[in-house]
This record gives sequence, C-alpha cells and structure tokens, in this order.
Amino acid sequence: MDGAHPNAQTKATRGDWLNAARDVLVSEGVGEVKVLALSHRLGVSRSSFYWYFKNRQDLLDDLLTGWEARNTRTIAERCATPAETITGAVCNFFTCFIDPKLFDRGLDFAVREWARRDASVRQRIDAADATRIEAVTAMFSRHGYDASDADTRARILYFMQLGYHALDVREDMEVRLSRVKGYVRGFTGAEPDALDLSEFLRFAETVSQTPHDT
Amino acid sequence: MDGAHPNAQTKATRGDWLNAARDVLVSEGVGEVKVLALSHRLGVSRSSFYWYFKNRQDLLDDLLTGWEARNTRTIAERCATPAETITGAVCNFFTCFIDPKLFDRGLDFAVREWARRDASVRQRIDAADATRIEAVTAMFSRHGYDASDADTRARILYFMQLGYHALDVREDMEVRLSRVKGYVRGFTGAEPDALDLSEFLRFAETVSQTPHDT
DNA sequence: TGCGCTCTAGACACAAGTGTCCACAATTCG
DNA sequence: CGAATTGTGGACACTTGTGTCTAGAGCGCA
Repeated sequence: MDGAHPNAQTKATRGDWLNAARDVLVSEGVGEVKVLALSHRLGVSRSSFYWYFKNRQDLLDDLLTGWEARNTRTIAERCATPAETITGAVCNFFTCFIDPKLFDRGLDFAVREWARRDASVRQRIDAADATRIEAVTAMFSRHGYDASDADTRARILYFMQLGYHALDVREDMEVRLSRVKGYVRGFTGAEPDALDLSEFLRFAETVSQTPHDT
Repeated sequence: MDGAHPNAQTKATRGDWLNAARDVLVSEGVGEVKVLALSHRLGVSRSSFYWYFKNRQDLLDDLLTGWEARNTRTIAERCATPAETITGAVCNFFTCFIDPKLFDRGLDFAVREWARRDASVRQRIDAADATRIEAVTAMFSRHGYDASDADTRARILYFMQLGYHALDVREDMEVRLSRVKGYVRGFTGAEPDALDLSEFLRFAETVSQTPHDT
C-alpha cells in the first residue's frame, strides 16, 4: 500500500513518484508538478499514478507532510539537544543548515513559494515557523535568557539564517565557516566557547566532504 | 501604439494588461500569468490582448524590463545621491525599502522566483544584483572605506536588507524604525549622525501615512 | 456623410493536462 | 496449478490554455 514492498514487476514505487515530484517542486514550483510530466520522467504510464494516489492533490499533500516532518522536526530536535553552554546550543542549531541531510532548504523555500498561492499551505507554513521559533526561544530560555530577550534573540537567529538561504548566497564552506565565531558572538551576546566552536567546525568539515545538492 | 492615447472605445489599454499581469506575477507567480485569466479580470476578450502584444512572451519581456527600470535604477540612484556622512548615505539607501513607490519588493521577489525556472531571467537578475552591489560598494568607497572593506559592507547591507524582505516580515513601521540606529551603526561601524537619523525618520513618517500595498 | 484607423468579439484549430474505465500481464500465495 | 492481488497501459471524455483569422463596431477627420 505504501510502496515499501515493491513487486518485481513494479516500475515506479510510490516513493519514486514522491521523489520526482519533490525535485520538480523545488526546481520549478508547484505549478509544474504534473502527473503527465512525472510519468514521462519515470518512464511509466500516466494512469499508473492513480494506483498510488487518489489524485494530484493527494500527492501534494504527501509532499507537504514530508516537508513538515523533515524540516520542522529537525530544527525542533536540534534545539532541544542538551548543551553545556548557549554558544554550544547555537552551534547545534547551525548544524541543521550545514548538513543538507538534516534540513532541505530547497524544499523549504519551494514550499514558501507554494504558500503564496495556497491559503492552506500558508497556514501550515505559519504553524511550522511558529513551532520552530518556539523551539529556538526555548533553547535560549533554558540558558538563562529572560522571556523577552529569548524571544528577540530567537527571531533574529531564525530570520537571519533563513534570510541567508533565501537569497541563495553561494560561498565556499571555508569562507562561510570563517564567520561563525562572529555570528555566534552576535547571536548570544557571549564569547563563544572554544571547545563548542572547534567541535562544530569539525562536524562541518565531515559534512562538507560530500558534495551538496542543488 | 503604446496605449498612452486610448480611444474612447478602448476598454483595456496596454498599461492595463501590464498592471494586471504584474499583480498576478507577484501574487501567484509567472506560471499563472495567463492571457485567458487576465482577459477575464479586465472584462475584455482574450483576443484583444494580441492587438497590444505579439504573444504571451512579449508581455513577460515587458514586465521584466519594467522591473529592471524601477527597482535596480532606484537603488543605483539612491546610492549615488550625495551625502555628507556615510550614515546619511546608508539612510538614503534605506529609503528605497521604506517607500514602496521607490522599490517594488513584491515584484523583486516574484522575479527571483521566476528566475529559478528561466535561465535568461536568472542572467538578468544576476546582472541586476551585480549592478546594485556595485552601486552600494561605490557609496562606501566614496566615504573613505578601502576597497575590501567597502565590498564586504556593501554585501552585508544589501543581503541583509533583501533577506529581511524575503521572509516577508511584518512589523509596525514604529517597531521597524526603532531599530534603525542600531542597524546604521552596525553597517557603517560609525556612530550615526543625529541629523541624518532624524531626517530619515521624518521621511519615513511621511511615507507611512499612505497605506502600502501587499 | 463616408472613409479609415483602432480596438474588440467570436470562432476555429490545436496542445497539454486531468481523471476514469477497462483489459490484461506478472507475481504471489493457497 | 490456479486464483487473487498488484500494477501497468491505452482509450475516452473533459477542461484550460494558446495563437490565428475574420467580421465588424465606434471614433476621428475630411
């Protein structure tokens, strides 16, 4: 029923349809996610689609659910990860955006674009943003910031991080990492712990080995 | 020929088509800019469109040309405006984004989204960004920053400003203006001149009287 | 008054997309 | 083996969108 156990005869699984749809959504927008085009791309008849999905909307709903699970949950989890210092916690938050396996930024912005045309998607994005900001706020609160301060810092941290990605800035990971110390200081108002920083940079290096998509 | 002298019988001028198209482009993306839908919106037959435009692409080209003229030229002009101090110059730059008549942010991001699907648009956006950043860089250079410093500050200023708008942050003008002094200090590394600041705030107030669109 | 220019409407032809129905091939399982 | 299940493919009906062609209405001007 969910394509997890494909038959030998199976040419395209449910997951194949979803992956293809995700790619088109990211690179060309919702409007271009068309059953006909996807069937061509998968080398399968168009009508096979209707075995896995009720209709086009059903596919889109699944895409949205997957996005919520991956991106929002990732941020929430990283923010909830225990840390000795606030600077370490902020580094934890950064890892979401360093490792493309954790947070799919292409998908996040594709969904934001989609939301401009669909009120129900807009609602889910707003809910997701609220959840994420709450998670970041809680992170600051846990480290002793008062409610108002935690709220402000959470918004600055979250909005700046997404703004950076929104503009699709492309710089070497090396250049990007050279600014981390300054960022952390700015976001927390505290001097970054050397250990937190080096641990984060080490993680970033292991990730940057694998070439990143899109 | 350009709709500037509409006949009494004229129901929709060339400009009407362009305005309608711009609205749809901003609110729903290029994919939804359709002759049929625009004709309905204007209460006019679809075929009248082809009197003013060769085809759909012709309309889109015009939209793009208008965007370049308005947004990029505005930024370049504001950056070139003479100012006594760098803090005054940065305030000049800010005015682009305070007054919706100067810089159409909705259109700017709609075009950026469009660029994701069209290589030729991507090229024009890249050229526009380069032009804008050059203008901002020149502004810093004129006020004594060395080449490297001017370049860095220009990028930070430009990217942050666009990042703010990319996330479609909605806050009261009052809240927004309360942060200006800190921003200016951060961007220039200099203490803001009180006169520059008060002049800018006065301008912002006159603008915020008129309700702004989308 | 009547001619020409400007603009609009409707019909036609066509392409691309959606969703449904039905036949049928390939696997799996009793 | 044989029957049910799992998927696939092709045909049909319908919708939405593009671009072209032609008739003709309304205004401006001699």
